[in-house]
Amino acid sequence: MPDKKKLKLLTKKSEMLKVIAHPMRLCILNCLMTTEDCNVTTLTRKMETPQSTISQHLSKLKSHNIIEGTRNGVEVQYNVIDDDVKALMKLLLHDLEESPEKPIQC
Amino acid sequence: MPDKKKLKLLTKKSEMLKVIAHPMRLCILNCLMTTEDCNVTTLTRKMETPQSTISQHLSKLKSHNIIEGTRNGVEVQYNVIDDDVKALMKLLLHDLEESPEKPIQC
DNA sequence: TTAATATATTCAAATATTTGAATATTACGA
DNA sequence: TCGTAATATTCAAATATTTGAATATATTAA
Repeated sequence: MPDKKKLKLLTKKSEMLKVIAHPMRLCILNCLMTTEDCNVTTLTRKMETPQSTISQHLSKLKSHNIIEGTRNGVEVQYNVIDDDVKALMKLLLHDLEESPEKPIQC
Repeated sequence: MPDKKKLKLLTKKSEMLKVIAHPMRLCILNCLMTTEDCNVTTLTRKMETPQSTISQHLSKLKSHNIIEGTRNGVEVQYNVIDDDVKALMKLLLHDLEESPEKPIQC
């Protein structure tokens, strides 16, 4: 594998890590992975954070193809679509897992 | 698990991710995990990067208890000691693995 | 079309990160 | 002790990130 390609891969992976390396974004990802029907309003309420802040974090995750939003009427439902991120979240936050009735809040 | 604790855990994990989320630091971690006797000079030569830059990245990794240095005379040998990081690197860079004779360069 | 709700974007200030040059420290052999 | 190689630290400039306020856009119901 030539060096250029290695550097490119390392850069790509480090960018992905940088994107998820934020407590609020980890929380969002965790919410998306552990609870059904997570839309912006749900997240805003759960995380007690201004809507614009949540939307900007979602936008960052989306622009890096880590999550995907599907509109359902007025609401947009987000899902994690990056397999690396999914695996990584399971690895990192296994001690955070909870029953569906008691969703994560932060 | 109370929210305060969750936030603390998310913050801790996100800080760890932020520390490793840099192409040079990923490269350093990969070198440390795949080649024997990696010291600062080796890394400086392999990565064709100023020594102070390498040292600063090592320092950041060390101050977050991700790596550990053991002095051997004038040289300092570094090793990855954080289990999360080890698992994460294996997950992320499995496609970068090489034979020991052909060490990573970037 | 208009109102209301949900979501996205823009902007600017505050804050944090990254980098290399210069310099300091540490260890050891002569 | 002195010189030298290896490593660490300090500093400042350039660059990037984060945040909330304000505003814009999109969807649907009336």
